[in-house]
Amino acid sequence: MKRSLEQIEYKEDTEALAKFAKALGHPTRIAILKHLENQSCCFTGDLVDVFPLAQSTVSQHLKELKNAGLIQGELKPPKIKYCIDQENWNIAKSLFKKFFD
Amino acid sequence: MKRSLEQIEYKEDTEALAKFAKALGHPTRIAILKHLENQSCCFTGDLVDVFPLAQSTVSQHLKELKNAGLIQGELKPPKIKYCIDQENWNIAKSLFKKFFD
DNA sequence: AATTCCAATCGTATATTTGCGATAAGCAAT
DNA sequence: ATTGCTTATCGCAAATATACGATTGGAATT
Repeated sequence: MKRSLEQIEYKEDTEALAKFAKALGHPTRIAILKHLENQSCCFTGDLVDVFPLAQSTVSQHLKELKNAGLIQGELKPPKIKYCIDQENWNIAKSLFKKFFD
Repeated sequence: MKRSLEQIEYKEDTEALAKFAKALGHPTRIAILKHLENQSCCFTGDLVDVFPLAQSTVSQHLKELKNAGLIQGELKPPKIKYCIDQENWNIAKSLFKKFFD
C-alpha cells in the first residue's frame, strides 16, 4: 500500500492500544477470549469443536491473539493449553480504561 | 474469501464489541479520537493539519469511525464539525468494561 | 524406529483495508 | 450563475486479513 513519506510516529500507548484493539476486532477472537475467561484455559481442539471453523482457521486466530500478547500457550503433550496472558491482559485493560476515561 | 457453510452467528454483544474494536484497531483512528476527547470537537481540516496524511485518507478514517458510531458529524458550513457520539461511546465503554471484567 | 495424536504452517483464493491523487459534491457568499 | 472553500467519493494499487484443505512438525508412546 502506498504510504506517506515515511511511517507515522504515534505515541507508545496509541500504538499499543491499536494493536490490542485490532486483535479484538474479529467476533471469533472475542468469542475465543470469552471462552477462555470462563474456562480459565482450554485446548485448541476444544475450540475447533465449539466453532464451525476449520482447525487451521482457529489456529490462525489463536496465533494472532498470541502475537498481540493476549493469550499464551503451554505445552501439555500432546496438546497445547491456552490461557489468557494475565500480565498483558491487565495492560490492555488499563489502556482501554484510560482511553474511555 | 471462502467461508464455512454459512455465516457464523455470534451473540449480539460479541458482534458489537468486535465492531468497536475493529474501528479502534488503527493508530490513526485512536489518535483522532484522543484528539476529539481533548478538543471536544474539531473539523476535518484540523486533523489533516495534525496528521501527515492526505485529506482523502483522513476522511476515510473519519468515515469508519462514523460507521462504527463512535463519532458524529455536524454540518457547520462550509465545514463539518466532528464530535464523539456520547451515546455509542458509552455503549462501547461499558462493553469493553464488561469484557475485561 | 515407527506410530499416533494434536496443532502449526504452507499454499491458495478471495475480501477487505489502507493509502494516494483526482474529481465531485455541498453550501455560502458574491 | 459563478466562485471559493471544505469535505466526500471515485479509481487505483498494494498490503493485510480471512478462510480452507493439505502438509508438516513435535512429543510421547508403542
